Amino acid sequence: MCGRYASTKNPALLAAEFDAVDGTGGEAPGPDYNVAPTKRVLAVVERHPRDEEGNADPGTVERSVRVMRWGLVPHWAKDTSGAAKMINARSESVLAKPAYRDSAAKRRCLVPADGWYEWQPGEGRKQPYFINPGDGSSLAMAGIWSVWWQQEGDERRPVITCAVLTTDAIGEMTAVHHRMPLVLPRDRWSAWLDPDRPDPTDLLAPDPAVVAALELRPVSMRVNSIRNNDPSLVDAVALGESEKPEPTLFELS
DNA sequence: CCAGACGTTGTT
DNA sequence: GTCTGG
DNA sequence: CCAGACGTTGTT
DNA sequence: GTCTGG
Repeated sequence: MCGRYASTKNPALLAAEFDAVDGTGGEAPGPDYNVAPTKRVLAVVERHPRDEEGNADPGTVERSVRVMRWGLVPHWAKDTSGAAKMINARSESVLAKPAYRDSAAKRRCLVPADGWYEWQPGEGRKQPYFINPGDGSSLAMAGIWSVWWQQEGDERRPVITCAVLTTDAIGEMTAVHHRMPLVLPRDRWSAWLDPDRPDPTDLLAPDPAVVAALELRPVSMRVNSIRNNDPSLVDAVALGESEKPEPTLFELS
């Protein structure tokens, strides 16, 4: 699954990597080695540009990097208090769940990450791992987003929120956990972001090639506390024999 | 009809 | 907003 | 995801 | 044990 990740690239770098424009307006959060639920994050969306009256132009699309808050708040929510419970959406059910289906059909995004953290349950304390692409590229987690209107006196301010899709862990990832974020290979980015494709069913399966290209390493327990936030959080640490990943631990029988 | 939910993970 | 449960 | 709080009265 | 906050 995905409840914590690292995102340290600035919007300009991400815009280049995702063939998008920087739509953050200088409001982007800085480098973050310990992104946690409800924090501000960067995401990539593709939308039909709107004119001054708010009408979308169906003939063109623009891909941009945006600032969102992690934890989806549906437009009908009374307040934002449920956001922390909605940081993930199961890919198996996202199209059917009332809280997610509109977003899954019409408002998909990519959530770029340097890598994500996973806590391996076991004897004693859980061991955190960092999982990232071996080549330094960003991974693109499949996401959905929503707009919630915050009333401030007479003003209504949009709050953009998002959730990351999860799927069954496959390959090497099963050694650490039985769920993982849905990471999309580059050749599925456009289809995932396509605002005119209401049914993304074909894109919801985990991709073995993407997973095979991931690196996985145990990291310091310091990542547990979000007060810690520095580059060393993603550094490998040595493990005792008894704490090594157990490949069969989560194999389904 | 109205009221209440609307989510995921992990653990037992 | 929309569906489910009573 | 993990960490940290979890409470009231009265007095300053 | 369970909820909230980040």
